[in-house]
Amino acid sequence: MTTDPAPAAAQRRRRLSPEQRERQVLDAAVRVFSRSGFHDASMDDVAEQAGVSKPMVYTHGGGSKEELLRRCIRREADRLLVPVSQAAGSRTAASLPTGARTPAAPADTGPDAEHRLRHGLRAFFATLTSHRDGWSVLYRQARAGSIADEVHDARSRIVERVAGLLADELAVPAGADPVVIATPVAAALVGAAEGLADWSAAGGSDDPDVLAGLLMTLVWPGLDRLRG
Amino acid sequence: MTTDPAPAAAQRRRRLSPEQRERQVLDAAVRVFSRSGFHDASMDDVAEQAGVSKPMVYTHGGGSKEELLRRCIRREADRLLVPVSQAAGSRTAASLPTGARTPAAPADTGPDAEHRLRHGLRAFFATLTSHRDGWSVLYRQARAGSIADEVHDARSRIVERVAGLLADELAVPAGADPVVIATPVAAALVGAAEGLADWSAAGGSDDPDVLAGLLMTLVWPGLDRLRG
Amino acid sequence: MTTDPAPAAAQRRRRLSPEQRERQVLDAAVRVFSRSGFHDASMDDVAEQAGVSKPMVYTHGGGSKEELLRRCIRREADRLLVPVSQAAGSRTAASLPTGARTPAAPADTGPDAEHRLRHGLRAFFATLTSHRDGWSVLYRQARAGSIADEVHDARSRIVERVAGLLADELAVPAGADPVVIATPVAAALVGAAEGLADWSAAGGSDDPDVLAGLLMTLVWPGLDRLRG
Amino acid sequence: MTTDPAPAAAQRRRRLSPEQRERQVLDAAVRVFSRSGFHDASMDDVAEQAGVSKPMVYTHGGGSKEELLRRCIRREADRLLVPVSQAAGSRTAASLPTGARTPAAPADTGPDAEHRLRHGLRAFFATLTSHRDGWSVLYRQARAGSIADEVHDARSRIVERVAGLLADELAVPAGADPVVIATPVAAALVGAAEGLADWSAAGGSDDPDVLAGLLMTLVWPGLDRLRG
DNA sequence: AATGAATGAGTTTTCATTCAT
DNA sequence: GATGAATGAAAACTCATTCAT
Repeated sequence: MTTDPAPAAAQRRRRLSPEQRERQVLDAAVRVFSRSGFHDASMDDVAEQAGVSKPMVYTHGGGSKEELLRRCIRREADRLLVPVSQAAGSRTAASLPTGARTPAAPADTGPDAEHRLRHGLRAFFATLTSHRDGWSVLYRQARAGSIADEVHDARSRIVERVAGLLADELAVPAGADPVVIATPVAAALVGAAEGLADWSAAGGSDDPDVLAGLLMTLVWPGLDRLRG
Repeated sequence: MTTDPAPAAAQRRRRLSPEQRERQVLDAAVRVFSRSGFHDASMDDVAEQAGVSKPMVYTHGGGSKEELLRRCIRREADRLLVPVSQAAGSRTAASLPTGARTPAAPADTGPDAEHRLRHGLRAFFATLTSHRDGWSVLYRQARAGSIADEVHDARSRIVERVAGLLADELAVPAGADPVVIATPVAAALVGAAEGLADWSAAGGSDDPDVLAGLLMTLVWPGLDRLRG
Repeated sequence: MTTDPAPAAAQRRRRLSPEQRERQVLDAAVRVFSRSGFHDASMDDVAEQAGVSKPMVYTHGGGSKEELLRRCIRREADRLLVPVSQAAGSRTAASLPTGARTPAAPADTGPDAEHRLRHGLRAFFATLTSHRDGWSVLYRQARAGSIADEVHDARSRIVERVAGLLADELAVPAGADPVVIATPVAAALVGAAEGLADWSAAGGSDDPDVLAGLLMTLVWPGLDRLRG
Repeated sequence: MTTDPAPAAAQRRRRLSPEQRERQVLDAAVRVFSRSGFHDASMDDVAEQAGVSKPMVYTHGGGSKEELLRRCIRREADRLLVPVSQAAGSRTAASLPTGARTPAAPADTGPDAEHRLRHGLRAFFATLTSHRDGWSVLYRQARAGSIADEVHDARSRIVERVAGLLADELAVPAGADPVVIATPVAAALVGAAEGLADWSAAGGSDDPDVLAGLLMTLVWPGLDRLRG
């Protein structure tokens, strides 16, 4: 019966190459981890999602749950790095199509740099929105569940409050709800603050004046322009 | 013996008011959760950290581990909201000292708004850096452990890469390492992108063009000014 | 009442005599134990049912949960013994009131003995049905809950099967459902078998022939008469 | 070593079929439950008794302690039902050997019916005495422990008292202790009363007159015959 | 005498992980 | 190579019991 004469049936669980298996397992793991979070996800879940048995997950997933997550994180982080790197490489390539670049012009010609940044961000966001699961594994423990909701709500409250403050300042088209317009700006602002807090925790300055100054330098000109 | 002259010693196993106990338990929980993450932290750990027995943690912590975390999240989020709210209220109060404000002047006079934002951010960062544990519970599942490290590393790589790109553009004082200077800017930038991604996932637009456009509007003027 | 100057207020939680307290606690315990079973009932439940604090339950209930149950069992068993004892005493008392008993007459005069037994059984059942909680504590661990239900169902199946067999034999009034009539007889029969099994386990014979013979001797004449 | 010549030793941790495992687990559970009662028995106890690990008990025992007990109850109740059912089927089969049965004779011919009942009871008791554990799970929560003893004692007192009453009435061979002879009869009588009380609680009449009447109808003729 | 507060000890249940086939 | 079966270890949660007031 192992020598099943019916090939279709025999191939139902065909032997895959190690690379294919690993990809299969990692894909399943990213999915499961992003839905349930690392701890609430069980190796059984991963195995089922991958359509293989649990020992397979161990064989092709690094041998332990932690290592499996580690590999997921690495792979997804690399994925997010691609657009950034391309933006880097594009300095001469991708941005050139726009027009004839004079070699004489310095690398940081105004419009060129702006285009490059915009282009890079666009690619970054495109990757993000098309790989929500992977992003989730990197930036959130779980996207669902009562705890994830609670965290999300808490953060939302902060963003909303900031949006409320900004709304009073921004110039909005007549008829538009200023809060609605201010919300993404607030989300970006709060996110930037979190990013700086991470930097601070990782060894950067922890002087509130310095941190606030840095953030102001980055965003104030833009915000100022958004005001009437 | 009841009139013990050394109250501190006598009170080793003292009966506390429910409010005190709840604070004691929440403080311990925030600490433990921020170090080990929700799942790796055990109720025993929380009890030990609080210096009470496990049933106390259940009695004063909401009756379940999830509810305990929920209360931590709420309390810490409220703490972070304080500086933001004060920034709001300060429009007339805190910012007035700056000078004589003519009632005729609009509320969003340029320098005033800038000062207010800077002031709010400063307070926000001050709270953040002085309550790292609370911030951690809200924004990171764990600050330590091999997984937290892996996530941190993955993010760092992204920030570093972005910093590398920015470094080529920024004007830095002679002798300074441009990458070092660009790093916090990159951290803020990446954080802002994450914030927008959250907004996108929560119902905002998921068009990369829109997202990139929003972020550019916010940060490009500032970045442009940072360039020579 | 203990010379309290403010009787009404003081009596809200008045100090009861130890005997009253004990009765209060035992009453509550019997109730709680009969509803939830010994283990599923908590001392908190007993305290709440009794309207006192938990330490009171310990003070007046014997000092431990087991001892409390033991006291419940004893009290309720004594209660069930009363009708039996009265039946015994009634040989000369309750059944004789009619007239002077001649010493010559044997104690086991036919109709007299029958009346006495019927009288005793009636009193026994009267006590049983009016003290279901107490009976429950003695004969069932719990009267409710999914497990009690399961046990009850299992027993019912046996009784029903026996009733089915008996129904084929009994003579019933025209139009009556023989199974309905046979059911209480079956219940008594199965109960008698259980009683003998208990006796057997407690040291009586365990020869099935002997056990069956004993039961046949007791019930066959009656059953035979119930057949046409 | 895979070709171990001593299979018994080699199979110490053998893989069993699910059916075998389930039986193994249920057997152990019935045993443990019958000794310690449901609540005092721990899943560890069951696992140890079965010689397997606790997860096995969960895998093959229904997934929860309650479900495990439920399965025990069902299995043991089915076991007890077998002799009853056989008694039913034996109407023509098992009782035939006795003699030449004329088809013309009605199914409920006196001696035949009596033989059938006796036969059924004998089988019932045989099952009971050879499966004390199973019977215990069904009819007693625990067979040992201080509480089980207390309940047993309380019931015994009632049976003894009844036996004392009966002893005065029964005709016994010279030299025999009437109480000893009356005890199993009393046990059956009290058991029958309990059975009727169950029937009463399950929806039957709760009129003591009716209950006493039913029981008298069943047992009085037999008792009467036991008297001189 | 009476109680609210506190705890030690134990139990059910779940998984990551590994053999034997 | 692949799997079903099996387990060791841990963690949430409860409760009988006892102080300190």
